[in-house]
Amino acid sequence: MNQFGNLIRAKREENEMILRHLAAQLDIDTAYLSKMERGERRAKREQVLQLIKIFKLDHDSTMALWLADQVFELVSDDKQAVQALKLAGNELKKKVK
Amino acid sequence: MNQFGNLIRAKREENEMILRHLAAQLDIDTAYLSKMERGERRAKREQVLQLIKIFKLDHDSTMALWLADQVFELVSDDKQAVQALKLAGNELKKKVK
DNA sequence: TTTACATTTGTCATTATTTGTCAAATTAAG
DNA sequence: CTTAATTTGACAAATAATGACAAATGTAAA
Repeated sequence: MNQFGNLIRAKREENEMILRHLAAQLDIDTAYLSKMERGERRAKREQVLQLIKIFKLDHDSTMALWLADQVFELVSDDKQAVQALKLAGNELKKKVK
Repeated sequence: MNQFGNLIRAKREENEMILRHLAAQLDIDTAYLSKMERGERRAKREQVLQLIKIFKLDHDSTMALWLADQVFELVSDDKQAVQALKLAGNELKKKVK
């Protein structure tokens, strides 16, 4: 879980940035970024886009990671989680048709 | 989309109930139930349980349907929807281990 | 068409959740 | 020890969801 936050933290450390500096770039509080990285708070779509730019991440796979975290959070407490994902996937297929 | 609402509407009509009566059983507004059936409003978990009892539905598959609607709503606007479901599914597998 | 009832729609206030800030506490490095 | 980085918890502001209500629309019988 919290794959997106983990990625951001990894990238930030890789670039030897401190929370305060990255937070400034995103125009948010240091504490908030800390929480985002640890999955205690959710990043907004706009912030995800900023982070993709800053760290030159792959747009699609990063967005997918971020979305996946939200899906996981939504279903993970439910016994029917797996089945629900399956059903939702089926609906998606119908949509494109 | 809105598989849960469709199911409830189908079951209600099958039993020849009017919105007002079913709404009364659920202790909610008629207009609200109408919206629920058409997917404009989300049913609460507790209401889902009530509906399962009232119509003698299968617990697991009905809950899954209800959850799936929420998942679908969360991801359906995104290009990365399919990939996100896949990733979330992978995370779920890790969880049980 | 008129009546009577079922359903839908739109609006609005209330409530709940999310977002973000701040100060204080904790952790880590020098 | 001292300093800077990070985390934590409490809180306010912003945003979204919930639910009630009245009005509008649909439907079917008389």
